[in-house]
Amino acid sequence: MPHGLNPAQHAAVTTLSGPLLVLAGAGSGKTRVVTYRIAELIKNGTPPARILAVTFTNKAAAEMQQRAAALLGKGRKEKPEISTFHSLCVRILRRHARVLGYPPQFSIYDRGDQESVARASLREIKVADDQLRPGDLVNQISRWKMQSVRPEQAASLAHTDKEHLAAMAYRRYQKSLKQAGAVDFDDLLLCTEELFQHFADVRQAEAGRFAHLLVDEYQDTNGSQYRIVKALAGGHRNLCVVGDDDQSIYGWRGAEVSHILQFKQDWPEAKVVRLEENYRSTEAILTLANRLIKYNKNRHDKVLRPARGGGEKPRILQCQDEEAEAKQVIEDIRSRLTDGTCEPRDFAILFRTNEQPRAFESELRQAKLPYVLVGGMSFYDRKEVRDVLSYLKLLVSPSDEVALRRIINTPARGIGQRAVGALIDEAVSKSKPMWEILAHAGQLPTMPPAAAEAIARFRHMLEQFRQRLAVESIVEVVSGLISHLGFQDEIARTYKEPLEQQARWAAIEEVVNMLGAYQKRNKKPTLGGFLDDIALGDRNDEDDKENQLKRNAIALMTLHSAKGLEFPQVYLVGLEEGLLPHRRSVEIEGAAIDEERRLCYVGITRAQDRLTISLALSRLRWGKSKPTKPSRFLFEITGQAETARNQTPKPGAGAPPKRAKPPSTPHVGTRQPTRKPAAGPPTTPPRRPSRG
DNA sequence: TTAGTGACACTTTTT
DNA sequence: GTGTCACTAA
Repeated sequence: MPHGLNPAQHAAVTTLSGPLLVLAGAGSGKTRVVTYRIAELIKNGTPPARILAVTFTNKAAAEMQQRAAALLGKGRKEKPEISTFHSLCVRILRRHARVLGYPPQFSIYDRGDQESVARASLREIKVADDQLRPGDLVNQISRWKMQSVRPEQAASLAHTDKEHLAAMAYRRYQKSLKQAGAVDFDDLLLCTEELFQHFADVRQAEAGRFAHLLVDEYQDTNGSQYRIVKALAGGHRNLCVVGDDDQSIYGWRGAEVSHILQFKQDWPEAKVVRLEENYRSTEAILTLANRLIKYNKNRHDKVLRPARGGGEKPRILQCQDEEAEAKQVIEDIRSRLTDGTCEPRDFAILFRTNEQPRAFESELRQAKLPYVLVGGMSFYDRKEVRDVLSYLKLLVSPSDEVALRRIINTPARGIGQRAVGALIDEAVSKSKPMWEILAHAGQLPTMPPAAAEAIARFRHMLEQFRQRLAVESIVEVVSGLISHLGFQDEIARTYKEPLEQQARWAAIEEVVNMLGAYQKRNKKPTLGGFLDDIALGDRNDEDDKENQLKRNAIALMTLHSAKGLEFPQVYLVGLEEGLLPHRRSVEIEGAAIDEERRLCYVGITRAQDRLTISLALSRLRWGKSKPTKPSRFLFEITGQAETARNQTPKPGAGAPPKRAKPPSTPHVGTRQPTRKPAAGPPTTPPRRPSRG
């Protein structure tokens, strides 16, 4: 038995053929089991390239790759294929895009691109922002796609006014995407599913590449993913899925826990292994976690058994406002660091929403502590980065309309609103991609002559660079393009602050650096490949690893990004009603709250040695301080839920009648940093830590 | 007609 | 803090 696995883990590692369901609780050594299993398969003669492991996030994939490589030794040429669902689908679709009517170099639209298309679609059908916001439309479309609802079917499923509008917009949206030769993230799955469904030969070819399939975080699979897994594993039936229904936190993306609960029905001969021993957290932390998750009704009743007894009792920090919260948390970390028992990388600050880290970041900067903000895609959301990337997208895929519209006049080159309007009108009426209209823009009656010339120059310029791509290296072409466009001057002109200029130009240079790194590590680098990696967040290059994982820094991330990770010292911040649980879930009630509870559970179970929970008594919203209510989860984990229920008046279906409050008293008088609040949970005194 | 400035509202979670 | 809209100067 390898390396001291317990009997359940051993069974999971050595059951090598046929379907296998591993119900793995938090901290039960799941990742270890999975990598050992891959090693075991190879030891038993399976060629590594015949093994496919699918994960949900890039982080999980990267970690699994790393662990597998460490276990198998470096010298191996052949590696098991370990990737996320989405990158797997991209690779499949790039091979077969034509049969679905897409160009092989199709663009992948991210959230920002999706919203652009959504905005344009809504404008076309004359829907105002206050009737249906582009962001909400994107969410609704995503929900439909997760349920494999086609644009034509959406109308019949719509109930509310908003849904009807969304159904109309969905048609336009999908038409625009198709015309732009682009797919969104949901399409990646949907198209793969469709491909397998309609083209049996393709399915067989793709499924036949692998003899073993492994799916991590199976509780998070949505309908499409579920069917793709079935299609891939249906032949050999060597399917191992690993998951935990208590950690299902992607219901809002169409994930269905039923997939993991019904596994035995789909694969009747399946073996089931339960990993219920928790090696990660101390007993004190697990007690809290178990107490919380019990409040969820629809779940497999199970209790994680702690392997590490005792432990420091989790503390609850109650702070005046978000600034005080950040200050106290950082001060706590700082004192831990100076006494020499911990390193920065031992700490994680976990939060619900992406607006929360701001206060913590500024405190960390002031304290001069190293930190990494994980996941906040901020770099790729920078205006200049998106601009540069749009040029690259347009070089690869001329039909990419979102990219074209973004940069047709950036930097300004005399193609104004009127000119663009004329192009769009022509494109719509001829239903041709806008790129094709550019060629004869001068002949359009409503086209201003000056703009027509600018368009001709613009088109010619891009054609030139596209041709250079065939003979020169991608870094050369892109550097040439950036200097030709005069981005540096443009930045100097538009931003006054020298520091800001530097930062913005540095971002553009960083894109070129990343391109260089990509070119270096790939045998046949292409611009399209680079863009795929970026779109999928699949940048597992050395640079990134060194910057992010190896660097000894405090980690800041959302609860969603924290899944699958562990840290000795965890700070779970912002436990307030409206934040965790989030107000959008509070409005829906029911299942949404259960998911928030699981989210909280995931946060708690990330902690190995020490857990600190914090909340602010007031929080800035729209620049004004507003009082907050402690999260219901706090009452639940401290065993005060019943008391709380009696104390909080329940004013029917979600009416916040607190309008009467004068907006003039934002400062709260008394300080009571670590004392029990009127209706709040108690602060628990620290106990002597005892290591397992 | 286009470029530049200022006011405005918007902020769940992710591939 | 950022993208969009409306307004003004060229």
